Amino acid sequence: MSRTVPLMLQLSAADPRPLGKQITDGIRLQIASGELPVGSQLPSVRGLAQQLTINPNTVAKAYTELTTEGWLDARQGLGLFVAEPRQLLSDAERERRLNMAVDSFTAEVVGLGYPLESVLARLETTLAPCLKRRA
Amino acid sequence: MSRTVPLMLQLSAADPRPLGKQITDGIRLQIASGELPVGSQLPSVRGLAQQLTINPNTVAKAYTELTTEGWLDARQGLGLFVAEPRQLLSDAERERRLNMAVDSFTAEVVGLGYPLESVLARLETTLAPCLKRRA
DNA sequence: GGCACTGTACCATTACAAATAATACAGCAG
DNA sequence: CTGCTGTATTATTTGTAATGGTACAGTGCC
Repeated sequence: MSRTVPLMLQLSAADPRPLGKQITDGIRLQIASGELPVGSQLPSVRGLAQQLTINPNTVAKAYTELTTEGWLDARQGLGLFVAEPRQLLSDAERERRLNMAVDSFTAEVVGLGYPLESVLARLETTLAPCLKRRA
Repeated sequence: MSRTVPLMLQLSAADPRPLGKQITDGIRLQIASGELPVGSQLPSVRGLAQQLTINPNTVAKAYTELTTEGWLDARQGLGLFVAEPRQLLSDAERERRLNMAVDSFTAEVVGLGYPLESVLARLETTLAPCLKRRA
């Protein structure tokens, strides 16, 4: 069990997102898409920090958040593992997050001049492969 | 010409976005949806600052950004006016922004447990009224 | 011209979040 | 015990957002 996957993940200084968010978003996406199978072990806090040449504390915070969201199981002394699919957020919180994401996306995309169908099609292409896994 | 619209806009401390972004996003949305017609005049820098009880510099920066993006025409001594639809961004830049918005949205929504159709439907409902105006 | 309004440009200060740095502690395997 | 794991704490640095204050330039009106 618990194959240790190398975890392909690279940070970009051009990316406006802070390092911690780049990490959580990246790993969350890989888990949701199935690229990181359930039970597989992630690099250690210090290991990933060295791999990305960033501070271990930044990695630890990202891992903690993913654990809180239910994506990872952390076992002290052993490591971090991809958790079974589950949903730790309340319905209200899930609804709130969806609304915020929709509003934010709308604000970004409005004024780029793309027709509605084009935007929806693009979104579907990107989103579909990431929703294979059920919470 | 240039009816002076009162500009319904309220800031929220609960909103994680900084004040400047709340302003630019809000106005951009109202222009794109046609709620603010072309040629209408916006509140002055100091006027809107007083209305929102924030610093004039914050409003000025937001207005400057909207002017740079082509949403507003600023005429010194006169005021700020909703500009004719136009596109100041290069195709590459528009493409880049769309991709970033799609990726960001995907990262937010993945793991909330909503089915694809549900997400797309919700997005269409919010997005459609805001794309009436062609750039 | 004088005045009151407009947008614009600085600069200094405060507030806050992100990231770094350095420790320290607790659990597991050999 | 030794060396790895996650976790927690504190202090420091950095960058951005927002504020406060001042100054300058263009426009319309009296």
